[in-house]
Amino acid sequence: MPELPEVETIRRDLEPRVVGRTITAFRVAEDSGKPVPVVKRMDEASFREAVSGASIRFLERRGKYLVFGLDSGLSLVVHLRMTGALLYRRPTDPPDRYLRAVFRLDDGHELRFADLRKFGGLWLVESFDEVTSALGPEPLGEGFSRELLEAALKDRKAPVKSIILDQRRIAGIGNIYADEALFEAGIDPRRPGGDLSVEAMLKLFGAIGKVLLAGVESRGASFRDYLDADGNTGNMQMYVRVFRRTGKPCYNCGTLIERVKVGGRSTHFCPSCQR
DNA sequence: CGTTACCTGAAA
DNA sequence: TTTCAGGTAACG
Repeated sequence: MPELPEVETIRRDLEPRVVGRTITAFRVAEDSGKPVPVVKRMDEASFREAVSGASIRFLERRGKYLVFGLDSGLSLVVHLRMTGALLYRRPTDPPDRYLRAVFRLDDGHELRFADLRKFGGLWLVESFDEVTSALGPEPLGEGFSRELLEAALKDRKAPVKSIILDQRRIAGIGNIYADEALFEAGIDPRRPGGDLSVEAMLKLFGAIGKVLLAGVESRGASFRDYLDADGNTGNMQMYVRVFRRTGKPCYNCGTLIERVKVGGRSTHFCPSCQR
């Protein structure tokens, strides 16, 4: 569910609360008697052993991943996939549905990992790039440029939307912000990347930054499941221009927003404004 | 490259 | 009953 703005919102909220804290315990929830396979690439007992007693030195984001840097030198990496949430709670707070794992902290709080669809995961690795090495540059960082976007699109026949969704090209764009950026840039999501003019690519470059920043400022988009670290919804769903607005009039021209499949993903666009 | 699988629940 | 879902890995 969460894309770059949603994950960044969680990171910003959690950072001042967890940096300097020590993880005192870890447990995996049981689902009809069986532990949920939320810990990746490592058995659960080793994971519990290694995180227990570790202090959190920093909390960073890479694409849609959260990275907790531990004083042991290890990195705890979290991906929320479609329906994951990382909730900052007290043990006495009401239970959260779909709880998969809990980290207890030395100040009495706990971090609860809840995930309806069980796609999310936790990794404990020597270096976080063991998990994130295939990711492209951060679209809001120094490493992303107009030239880099042009290189990603040049000579490609894949739809431009599929290219900007490819995490190996740019890290952090998901279905909401891809549709919103393409609307902002006035580009039909189905157009082959290689067909875009230099001008269109420049527009898209600006639009990606604009919609991601708007998402962060709005604390993310809650269309269905997304909740921040306090269990609250974001606000970006109130400001989207095309995403899930199928059959509603375009705010620019009044033409009805259409939905098509692009690269297997639902895609929303204005057939008149986007060419 | 596009399609399918992973999993659960809400909406059509 | 069927379709759809803020993602990605593994297919062919």
